[in-house]
Amino acid sequence: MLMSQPQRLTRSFYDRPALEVARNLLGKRLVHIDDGRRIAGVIIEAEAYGGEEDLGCHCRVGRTPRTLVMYGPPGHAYVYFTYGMHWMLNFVVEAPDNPAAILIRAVHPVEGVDIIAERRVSQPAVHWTDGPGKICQALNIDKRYNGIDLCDEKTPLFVEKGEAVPDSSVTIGPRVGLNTVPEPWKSIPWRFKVPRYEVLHAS
DNA sequence: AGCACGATTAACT
DNA sequence: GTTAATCGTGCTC
Repeated sequence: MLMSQPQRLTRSFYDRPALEVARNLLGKRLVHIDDGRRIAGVIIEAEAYGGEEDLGCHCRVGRTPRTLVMYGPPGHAYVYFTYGMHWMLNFVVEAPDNPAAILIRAVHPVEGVDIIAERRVSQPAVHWTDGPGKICQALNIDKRYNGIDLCDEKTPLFVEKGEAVPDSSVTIGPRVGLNTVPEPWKSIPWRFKVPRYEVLHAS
């Protein structure tokens, strides 16, 4: 019997320019082994942040306790808290001392859907994981995972290989929510999205 | 110690 | 379209 190939993405995937990683995360599978249960979704929206010159990035203030993980090696999680109630999941990319990260903004649920439904009760299925805070609620991701290594086979949070998404299915535009950020950072097209993924993949 | 604000969400009118 | 919820972070005093 053939051994199954490892599916977890390795460090070299994250050790590339932020825009390249953000684009190539589309179609990959975000997985959380949550209390032994696989909760997973296909990544369908991601945004790149990086460089102290990027005034939309938290690292614009330099090294602080919060931003330090972005100055570390690629392939680690950067999880932060905002608006007093929401967790945001990012992946650190590029070389150490070159602060950059990818915000995961939306996924399409594929595993543990019953558990996702419980955690997103009172919301319709189309809104279960269509925002960065919603993903962390649905997949039960919080500060426990800030700084963890996504490439270590022992960690319960990681990204797996998936089906490639063609350029014809991808839209590129400005990042969301940077209302008070000056130009050009407010409008720079560092957001990558697969519109209508669930329609394209309807069975 | 106090302050203003935020890579959002859900529930409003 | 508007707005409340709610608190960690980084800055000023």
